[in-house]
Amino acid sequence: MELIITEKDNAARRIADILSGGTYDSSRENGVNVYEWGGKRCVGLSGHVVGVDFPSEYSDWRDVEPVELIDASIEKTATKENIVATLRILSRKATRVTIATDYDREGELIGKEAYDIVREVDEEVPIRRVRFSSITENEVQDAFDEPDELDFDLAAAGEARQIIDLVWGAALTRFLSLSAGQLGNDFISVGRVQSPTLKLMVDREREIEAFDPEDYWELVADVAKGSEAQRASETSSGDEPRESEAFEAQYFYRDEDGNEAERVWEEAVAEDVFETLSQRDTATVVDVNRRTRTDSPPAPFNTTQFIRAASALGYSAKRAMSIAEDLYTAGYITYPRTDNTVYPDDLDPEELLDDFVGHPTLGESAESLLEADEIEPTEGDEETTDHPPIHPTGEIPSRGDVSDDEWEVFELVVRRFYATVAEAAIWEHLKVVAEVAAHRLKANGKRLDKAGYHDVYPYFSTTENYVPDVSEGEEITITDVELEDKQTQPPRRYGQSRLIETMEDMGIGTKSTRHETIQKLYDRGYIESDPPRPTKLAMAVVEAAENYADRVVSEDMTAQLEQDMDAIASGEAGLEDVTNESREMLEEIFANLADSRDEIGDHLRKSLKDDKRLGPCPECGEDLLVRRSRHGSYFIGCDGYPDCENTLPLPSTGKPLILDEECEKHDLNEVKMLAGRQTFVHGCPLCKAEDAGEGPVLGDCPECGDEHGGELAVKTLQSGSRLVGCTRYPDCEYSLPLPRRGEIEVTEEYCGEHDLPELVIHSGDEPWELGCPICNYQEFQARESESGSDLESLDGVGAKTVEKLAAAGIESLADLTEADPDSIAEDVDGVSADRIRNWQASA
DNA sequence: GCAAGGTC
Repeated sequence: MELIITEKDNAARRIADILSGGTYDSSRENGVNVYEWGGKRCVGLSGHVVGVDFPSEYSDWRDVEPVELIDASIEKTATKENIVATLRILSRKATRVTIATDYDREGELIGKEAYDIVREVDEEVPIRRVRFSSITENEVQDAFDEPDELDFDLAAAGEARQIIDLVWGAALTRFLSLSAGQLGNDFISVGRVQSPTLKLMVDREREIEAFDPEDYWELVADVAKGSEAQRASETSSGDEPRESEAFEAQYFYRDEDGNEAERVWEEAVAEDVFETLSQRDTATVVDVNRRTRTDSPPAPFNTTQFIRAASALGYSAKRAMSIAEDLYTAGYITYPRTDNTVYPDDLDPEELLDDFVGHPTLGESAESLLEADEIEPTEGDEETTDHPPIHPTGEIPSRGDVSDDEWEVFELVVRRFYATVAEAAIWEHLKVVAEVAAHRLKANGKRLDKAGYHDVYPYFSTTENYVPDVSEGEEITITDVELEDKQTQPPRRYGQSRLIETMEDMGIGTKSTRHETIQKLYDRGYIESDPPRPTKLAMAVVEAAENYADRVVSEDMTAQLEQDMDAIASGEAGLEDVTNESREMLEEIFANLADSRDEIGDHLRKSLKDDKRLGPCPECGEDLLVRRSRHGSYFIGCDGYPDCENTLPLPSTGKPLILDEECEKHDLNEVKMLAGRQTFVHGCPLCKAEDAGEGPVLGDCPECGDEHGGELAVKTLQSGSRLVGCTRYPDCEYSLPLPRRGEIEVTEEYCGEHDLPELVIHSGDEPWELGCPICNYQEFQARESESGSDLESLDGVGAKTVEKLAAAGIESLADLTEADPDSIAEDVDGVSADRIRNWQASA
């Protein structure tokens, strides 16, 4: 019996399909799929199935000096026990083992991990390695016809990375966390990839903070083809130029270097030009320049460019990848984690286009592309051997099979493929320069002469700018001149997709981890909001690292590691040489760090507090801070506690973000509650608390009105949330929900059934007729029970997760909020306690 | 409870 091991289940199934000619049987062992046919079995791993870690005696952070981790031994332990167990069982029955993991460095290491597991069970069985750059009939057959050996040097290169990352990451993370007394969930992390990424944002933030805006002026003129006299005779109305003849021109001059400049830095100069231009009615065209520009279609999608395109549609990096992974698992698109931007030889574009012919929305473009004489796909710069660029498989979901978001992303992938086989677009550019009393105006026109790939890929802007056909020497009319006073702007913060592109340029992280690294920085409290902004804690961590461990915040560490790994892979260096040298460098860092521990800790602690500070406590003058209760909910408490017990509530929805805006009355920063789509600005918590109280009475309380005379009133709670509640609260707890935002209007219309006035909510453009609050609530409940579990309202929770939660006894939001996050996380596979806490906060 | 890298 031959055992074939692949990197993932999906690959195992496809290889089984190819090698067996579609005749394989599948079964499950320990929850792992095994594909079997004619004397062969094929099983897929799930990436790494073992991981590196320190022995358990190092696991208590307080018992171990971080520096000791540098020379601590490192163990490999199974991280996917069921797969490791299955592999052992299957190996016992194997007479030959073939390793068919991905064709890249990490794939070689994963193969080596499988090799070690097999060898533990059987020292003799022959183990071979096959390599193929895509899972297609030809490639796979060829690879199995000419098997090779495992490349132990290449695997060792990967192991060196694991060791160096663990030792540096763990030792420095523990050092910072211990110095600031941040243990448990709120530790302070550092790493080879996350820290340089964070430094990018911190450096940008420093530039923004240090930015000193400068005043400048720009002059823009409304002009039109034709002189005043001509226009008068041509236009029927006489006053306005014909719309198609009008265009905009901008004042420019030549700077010292001879370059065109639009910004005027002195007000007096700008006003002088303005005066002159305003007094003139015409300008003379002195230069007309036409050129055509070829706008080539884009290269095939790699992960980074896919994320960038999806982010232009409004998807976060994380969301885009999560959708792509679902589409991949369902078989609609190829593997979404790839650096490759060159389609493999075996991809037949015409065949793939054929799959879309006749489709109601995607068909027309495919048909038009197939009319071309020759189809030659574009290519990017990077060609790798593990996976093809992201493209559709030819399998098309029905609209009902996927969510709207999934369809939108699927269509993006399909249309990107279309674009890569489409023709270039042609732009016609027209630049006109006109002169007015020694001053110059210019207009840049552009027209899309041939749409080319834009016809099938409508995601890029094709906005044209009209400039009429004028010739040199022609007089044009100036209809209006404007002097605009402006200020230079600070550099903009990186958006998520821009960050990922920059990480790729710097060579840090991988296609699979870059978006996760950004998410990690959010989870660690280093960045908040979107586009991400570094916290004070992040500034302090980067500063400490710059002062004592510069390497860990520099891309150089990765660059050096890459070189070392190449040396190991080629046999020039040994794993020990590289890891020992790295350990020595870290020893040196710790030698310098030792004396500064308290100083670093103080700075980190102070920064942590700065991130939570709202302003002075009105009762004692100490700082009011955002705090978290034992149950996980947020509130505002005084730093003077327990001497000062002043607190203010916060809404129960979302995670608070402290804004730069300050309340003038209380000198407190305003608060925004981050809760995905339900994010809202709460404002000054003290104002909210002061506004709390009872509003208009609506009518009798249905619960206790008859017996005790209770009445329903609109109430605003201290947390800022509103409801319709009984005036006899807390004796009567009857209440109905109201929306958080908008002005509530109590109308004269009454509900016949409940004898309550109908309500209208004024927020945004359209007033929302909420109607009778009881009817409204009943309808809401009916909708909820119809649409299944209310758990699906949580961010990132789909049917699968609901099922898993239900199995653990969590059937509704109410169950979830009462549950203990840690124990659910243990019961439910793939759901972390942090994620549950986030859900609880937003529930 | 540390990292980064696979994969889900």
